[in-house]
Amino acid sequence: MTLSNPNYVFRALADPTRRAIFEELTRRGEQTVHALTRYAGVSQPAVSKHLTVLKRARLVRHRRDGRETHYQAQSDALAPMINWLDNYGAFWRERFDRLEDLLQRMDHE
Amino acid sequence: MTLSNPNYVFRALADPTRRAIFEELTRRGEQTVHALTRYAGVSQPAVSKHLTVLKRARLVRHRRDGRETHYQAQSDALAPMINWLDNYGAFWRERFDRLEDLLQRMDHE
DNA sequence: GAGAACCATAACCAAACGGTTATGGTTTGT
DNA sequence: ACAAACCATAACCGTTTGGTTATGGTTCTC
Repeated sequence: MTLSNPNYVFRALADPTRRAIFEELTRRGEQTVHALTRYAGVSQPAVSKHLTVLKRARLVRHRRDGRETHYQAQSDALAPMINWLDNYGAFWRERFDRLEDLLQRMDHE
Repeated sequence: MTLSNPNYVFRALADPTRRAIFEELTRRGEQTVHALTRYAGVSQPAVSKHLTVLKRARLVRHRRDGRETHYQAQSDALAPMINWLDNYGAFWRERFDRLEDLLQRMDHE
């Protein structure tokens, strides 16, 4: 897996419409530009441009099929952001604490 | 802990200079605007404006001391971003895989 | 008390951004 | 073969962004 420039990832996800598109692709899986346009509440060209930005960050992949273009989320492209977050202790500690809690509660059931 | 608007957090960290400032504050701890300016490679007003954006996202706090203003990173303000990332499986899977690897290697030593 | 240091804000500017409408190229359906 | 559907790109536009220099308010230092 080739990591994309972290800057592209951070910038791509800074816009709420783009995050919404990415979330939608993750939730409902692969979708055409048409379907995403209905969802996103902006014009089709706007969606196409957002998809270009997401593509640059490798957060989506596309597959042409006739006149349709199907896009799908590529969530492992979040790696640069996750790696960056790894520098911030609270992150891991919080997660492990929660995990520990969970395991304890499971023991006592 | 009051969570700040996720949008502010994402936008604040979308800029590389701002990320650098935040990283520097995390690494080296509390610092004055002056020190950050020497580090950041842009003018002092530019740094002040970046700090304002980081403040809006609650990623930094400041403390006045005479003519100096000391800023410090508030890394638990990353929570909104981390929560958002929690929706993306690859994240956890990757981490647990790595953890599993580590534990296995520890067993065999 | 004068001058220097530190910082925030104002005023300004070019470039990037997020949106629009217009257009044209493929592909599909009839 | 024509019309419609799907999508990307172009052209355009107002706003935001990230930087600058200029300025002024506090607070130190001498």
